[in-house]
Amino acid sequence: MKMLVVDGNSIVNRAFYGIRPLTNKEGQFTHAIYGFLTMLRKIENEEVPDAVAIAFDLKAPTFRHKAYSGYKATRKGMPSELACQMPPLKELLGLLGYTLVTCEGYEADDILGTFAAACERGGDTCVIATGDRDSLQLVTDKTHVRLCTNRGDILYTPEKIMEDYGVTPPELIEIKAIQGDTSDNIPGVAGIGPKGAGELIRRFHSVRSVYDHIDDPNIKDGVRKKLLASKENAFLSLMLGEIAKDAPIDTDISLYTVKIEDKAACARFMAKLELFSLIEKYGLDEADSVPEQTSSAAVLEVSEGNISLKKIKENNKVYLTFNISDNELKSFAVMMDGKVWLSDDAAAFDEIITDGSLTVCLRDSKALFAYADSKGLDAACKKFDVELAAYLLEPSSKDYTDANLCAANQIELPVCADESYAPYRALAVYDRLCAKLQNEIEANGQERLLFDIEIPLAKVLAKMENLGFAVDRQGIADYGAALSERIAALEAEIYQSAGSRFNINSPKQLGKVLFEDLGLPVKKKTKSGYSTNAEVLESLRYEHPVVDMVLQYRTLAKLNSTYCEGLLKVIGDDGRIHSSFNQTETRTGRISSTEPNLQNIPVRTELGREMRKFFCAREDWVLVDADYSQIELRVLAHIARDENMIAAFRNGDDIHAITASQVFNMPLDMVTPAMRGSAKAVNFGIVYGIGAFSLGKDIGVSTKEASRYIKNYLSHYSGVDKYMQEVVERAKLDGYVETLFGRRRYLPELSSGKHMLRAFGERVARNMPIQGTAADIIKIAMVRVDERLRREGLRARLILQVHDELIVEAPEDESARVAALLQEEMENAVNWEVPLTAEAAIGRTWYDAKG
DNA sequence: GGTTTCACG
DNA sequence: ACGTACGTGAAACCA
Repeated sequence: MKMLVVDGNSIVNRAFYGIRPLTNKEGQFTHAIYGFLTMLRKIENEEVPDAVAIAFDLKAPTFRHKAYSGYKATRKGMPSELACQMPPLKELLGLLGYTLVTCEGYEADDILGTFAAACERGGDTCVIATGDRDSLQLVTDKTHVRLCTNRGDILYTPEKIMEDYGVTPPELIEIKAIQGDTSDNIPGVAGIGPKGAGELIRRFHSVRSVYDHIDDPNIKDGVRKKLLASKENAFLSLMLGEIAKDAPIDTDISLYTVKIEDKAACARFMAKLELFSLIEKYGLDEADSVPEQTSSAAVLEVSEGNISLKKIKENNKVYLTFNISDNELKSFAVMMDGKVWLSDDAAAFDEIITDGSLTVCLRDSKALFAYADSKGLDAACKKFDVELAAYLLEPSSKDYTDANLCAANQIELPVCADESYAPYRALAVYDRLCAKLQNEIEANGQERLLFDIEIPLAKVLAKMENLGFAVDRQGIADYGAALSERIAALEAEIYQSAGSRFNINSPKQLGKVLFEDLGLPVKKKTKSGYSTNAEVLESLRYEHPVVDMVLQYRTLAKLNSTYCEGLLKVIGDDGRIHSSFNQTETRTGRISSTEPNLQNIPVRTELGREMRKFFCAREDWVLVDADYSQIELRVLAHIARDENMIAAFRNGDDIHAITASQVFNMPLDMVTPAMRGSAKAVNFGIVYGIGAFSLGKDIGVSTKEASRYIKNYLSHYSGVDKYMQEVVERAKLDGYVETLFGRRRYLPELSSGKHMLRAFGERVARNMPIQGTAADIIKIAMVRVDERLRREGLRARLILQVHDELIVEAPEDESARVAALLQEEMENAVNWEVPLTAEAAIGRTWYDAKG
């Protein structure tokens, strides 16, 4: 039999410090719980034990079996963010069928030791999972220690211990007795560290023997003196360092088999913690995750057939679920009087959604708008979209499905007898879900964001998706063929130059060739080996001719695979590309584009920019492209109320040049293009939350020099300086940051004990209100542009947004008017002291229409 | 499925 | 002492 014994406290610590903070809606931290279970599952999958025991320390004060009152006196209590996760973690482990073991007067270590000894006696094998090296002394042929580290797990056998330490496992106790351990309050021998202690034990094998041979000439005088001075402590430490094997616990392996008794209870508990991915990983049914049915357990009632439009209209409000695919209605359901009515009557559906006096509560407004658009209908009903509402309430979530939303909001789903009705279970409680979400939206002051920005935007996005972007299929194919030829030639040259054939697309193989076979200097490493990114290769260009070829190969291969091959795969039958615009994906409020991503079509290099010649308007139409100039800096000037920056924008100054004159402390006409470039980088850095190291690297100056620039910058733009400090302080108090329009982002990272994470949270706190407000603004502009095109009877339509850029496809004769309209709506989306400026251009292709 | 790289704002 | 700017998505490799 094989037993797994887990050092609970040690693993939960690893999880807590190794994973970025997570909370559920109630603010309960959950990352340590999540991390613990993830690690535990991984260990179990690899070890496949027959039984599992999880050992925990009892709460302090702990009186150890050894009579030494100072023991562990220095160990700090766990932070409250971790302590609050312990009770739910233990409860969940119990639900999952694990047996937790604690023992009065003994620590978790001693429990591990006791199990190991018991397994040894019973002829069983034992694996100890821990993050501490203390347990390594327990290793034998039958007891292995799985040391869990940030870089992966290491399995310790006696051989591995010998390899790493050069001693047997019991000798580790002897080493520790000499070197001491401050975190465990083991004094050791003052002045001798791990190196000295290791040497002594490798030679003499025990503390006893070291003192027996204290006059041995191999012991240096200085060391001998230290040994003699701390002799008493050395023997005391020996006793303290040894793990007990006699804790009074039940070690019968058969008591520790693992079986989940109540799957539903587990799922519910995980749902409460909002650890939905665990529900899936443990194979628990998502349907189990709704709160326990009360005695008055609601049963889903479903009626198929005709629904009463009259009754719906009397109610003025309807809760709706639909199944639309490829803009065709498959079925829909409405909820009335706690009962679900199923139908496939498209005429009735159309009547509901086009009724401007009805309020419809639904999920996925965009799909509804797309359906209406494709049918030439106006989906005029008022809408409350649970997905968009939930996104505004918590933009960091990954999943806004009905089941998840109900679970997270503690709303019980009715049971349903027929599986085919499962998609409608949530609809039966939509009244409660919508009311709850609407209340929260109101409490957050996010009504305008939801009803005037996101929901109207869904309509614009739906139309953009339906319409798509025309492309020149043959042009892309020809360009791809030309690239393929050059790629093949380069490939041959690379093999020639490197002297071997390998897969250039494999960073692993490329790294081996460059840094081992060719012996080029290693500049940077990644988790799994040598870094071969463009920055590294750029610095090696003059070291070997193959480097430059690899850089070129990468550029061409990327263009060919991602853009030529990738785009050809997604051209519709109408010769147009219909990207999906996701409205609930980003944590800042931007939209994202997928299948394909049309927001990262190359532009920065001439070769890549060629791609844009294949994005075109239909015959006799043109593209009108307008983009904001420095919208994020203008947003910063406004929200920081920085007078100098506001004045610069009001004057129409070149903001990067002005910044350069400030940062470098010289008159404007002395600013060189290089200085302007550096100042531009500083402006970017400020928006991103700034670090002197990265800024320095970006513009090629020392960290010290870069921090001087930042200091100069902030002393000139004192409003920005003040804002940057205040926004972080506010975020720490509130737990979130928000845009000018009330879009929020919660930042649990700010209460992390890890410096790196906290620093990340602080940068996000500085950046999100800027990036997010800019996103709000262009969304407003999109809604207004769409509305005006329609109102003015123009045929032109929006087809793409790229964060600060809008593209409209327009008939030739509308183009001038559309350009003016676009610019006007973009510039007037807000009316601030800081002017917003947008520039529009017209062309047959995207390449021609952009600047 | 995770990692690396690179395309965009 | 450590790693280093914000926000995305896709393709390729590899375990």
